[in-house]
Amino acid sequence: MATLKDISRKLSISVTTVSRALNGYSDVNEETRKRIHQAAVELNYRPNQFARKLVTGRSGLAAMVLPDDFGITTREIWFEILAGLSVEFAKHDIDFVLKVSPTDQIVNTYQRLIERNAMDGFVVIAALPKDERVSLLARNDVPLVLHGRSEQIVECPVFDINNYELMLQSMQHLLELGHRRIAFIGGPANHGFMIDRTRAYRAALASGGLPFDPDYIACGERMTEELGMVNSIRMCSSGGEEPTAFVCGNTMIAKGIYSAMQILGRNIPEDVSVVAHDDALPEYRAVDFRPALTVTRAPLRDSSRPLVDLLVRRIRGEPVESLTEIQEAEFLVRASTSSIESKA
Amino acid sequence: MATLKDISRKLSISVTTVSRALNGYSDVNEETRKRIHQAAVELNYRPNQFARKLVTGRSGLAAMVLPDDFGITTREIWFEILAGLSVEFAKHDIDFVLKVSPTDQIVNTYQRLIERNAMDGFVVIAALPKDERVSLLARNDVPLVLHGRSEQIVECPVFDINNYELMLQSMQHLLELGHRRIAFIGGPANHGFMIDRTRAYRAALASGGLPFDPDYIACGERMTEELGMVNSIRMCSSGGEEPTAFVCGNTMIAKGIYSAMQILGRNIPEDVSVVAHDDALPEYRAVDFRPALTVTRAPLRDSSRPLVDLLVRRIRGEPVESLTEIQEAEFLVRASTSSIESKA
DNA sequence: CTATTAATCCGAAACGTTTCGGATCGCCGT
DNA sequence: ACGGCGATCCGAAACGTTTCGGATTAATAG
Repeated sequence: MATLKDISRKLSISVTTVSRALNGYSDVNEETRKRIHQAAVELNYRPNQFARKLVTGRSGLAAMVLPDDFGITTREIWFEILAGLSVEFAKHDIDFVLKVSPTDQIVNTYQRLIERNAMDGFVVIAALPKDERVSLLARNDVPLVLHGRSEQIVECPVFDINNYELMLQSMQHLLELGHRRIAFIGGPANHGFMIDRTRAYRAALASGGLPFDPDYIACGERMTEELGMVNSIRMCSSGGEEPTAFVCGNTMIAKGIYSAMQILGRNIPEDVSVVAHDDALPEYRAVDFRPALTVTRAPLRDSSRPLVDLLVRRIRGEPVESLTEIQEAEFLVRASTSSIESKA
Repeated sequence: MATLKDISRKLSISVTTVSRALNGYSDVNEETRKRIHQAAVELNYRPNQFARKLVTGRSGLAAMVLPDDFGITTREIWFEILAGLSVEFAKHDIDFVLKVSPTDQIVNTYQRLIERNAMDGFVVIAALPKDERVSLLARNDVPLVLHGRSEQIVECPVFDINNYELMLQSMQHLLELGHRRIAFIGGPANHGFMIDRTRAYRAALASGGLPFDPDYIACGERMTEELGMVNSIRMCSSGGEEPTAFVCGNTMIAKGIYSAMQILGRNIPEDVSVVAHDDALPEYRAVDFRPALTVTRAPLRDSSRPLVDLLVRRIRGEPVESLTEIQEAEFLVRASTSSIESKA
């Protein structure tokens, strides 16, 4: 491995100047800079990350730690997130390290990583309103970026989709179609996105002059087909009035509802309408549903770039106030929703 | 952050001795070692990885790079592998970095990582018989561990399951049950494990005095339900003699065959027997198949430990000859196979 | 009593960067 | 002729380890 000293020797220029040339400082003559750059490529010079880290305190490493039981979501989705982050970090010359930890050890894992002081930053997904990980990192002044807003008054960059707005859109769509009994099958009740969506759900009901019926809302730790299936079946066979429309936390839940409706002999959209939020996992492509699924759409893949950008800017020292990004979802009307009149 | 110097100062002992005490060298008095250890925990000392790396040349980082189109397998399985590796590496105090790269850039990505010299080692999954990644790493003398044997004469640790043997077991089981027309729906033809299994498949046929029929073997880049479905349907409706048994590369393929047989009105195991290899992804639990699936079983999760151990030992400088581990699969007979007489 | 040896300890150099605080030199205005 | 300034360059220290080559002491052997 060629070092700065090698270049310095070859050109009879001090190590200092070589370093400053390569790092783009202004106090080096344009022509010597050129010579240095050339020598660098000739010698195939690569800066030693560890020497650099030793003096700058930066490691070129960012990490994410996730629970070995996958927490709220599935392997596919975690992988999608990981893959996205890895490629985005690579663009900034940052290596992405993955830590998987027993769920009850998560905080310890963070603690150790912080103490080792080997990570430039962390990305934290699915923040709880009060999140121990977040406060731990913040307390130790370690850069982090949050996916999902947190209630904590903690100074850190945040990326989120506009969960309130997308729920409002779905509801407005259904209300305009004349639906009056709209159920919501969502995700884990304590998570920020679910709280936002629930707020919007209730606000929309209120704005339509409709009552809030706790039997029409279902939460669940895991947003799976099963969750959609069992809850929609329950709602449709409780003896009371059945919902005429479902809003789903994701497309897997919608898939479960599709199966349930088939079992119960209901037709979509004639008997019940279905809307879902779609984070665009290829395996559950909403367009391939029969009938094609009406969705609010915000691909997960699209979140890695802003997440990484925000974290990098935080690491670089930009003021946190400027580091918030809220993404709006697309609204795509397809064949799974229809007006209430077409019923019967 | 406390440093060696801090401990040294506090105890009025030289930095050298502190370092040697903490690293378990023998030339330090047992009692001073104790004092040093105690001071270390009191000051909450953590060695600076980068200073260490600078002098030892070790980084405490290991990497895996994988293609952004997932190559031969699925998100779930990649995640399973990643998670396993992450926790195993953590036991050795190694951070696991994940690189995702466009498929056609994989070799470049390796090249860059090698040049940067920032990784202690790599794990390479699903090695091809002639694998460019492997030769590149080997050529640059970078430690790697292989999952899946390679034909290359390359000095590196290898972990694999005994693909030849497990296929032999499945085949013998079916032959003993009287099956004579046995199809094999496997994976990507150019991969080592598939080559081994195909060899065993043919050897078993030969030992049973049966001919090899190329129409009875199906390969596919991706080992999915779809692969099982379309190929089993094709084999069963080609007009010629239908297979009475299927051997599947994994349980997803088996799932596809189950669906296909249902469509075609065949019963398992009365009309056709099904055996699969099971790498034990929770989503496709072979015991939950109806009828429960007969399998050779070798959980993927169990491969991360040997992989990591082998790599670590290689990094430590153990001779490569001792670093090969072949794991045998369990054979579990369940309800998806029955003797040929029970047919009709 | 001296030479050897074993048990402990330590000083200093080295790893490859970055960066602080100048040094040098030619040129300008006065 | 002189102080000052801008453009370039550089020496040396620092980051926190590890490790080589001894130094010191006390016990043991001769």
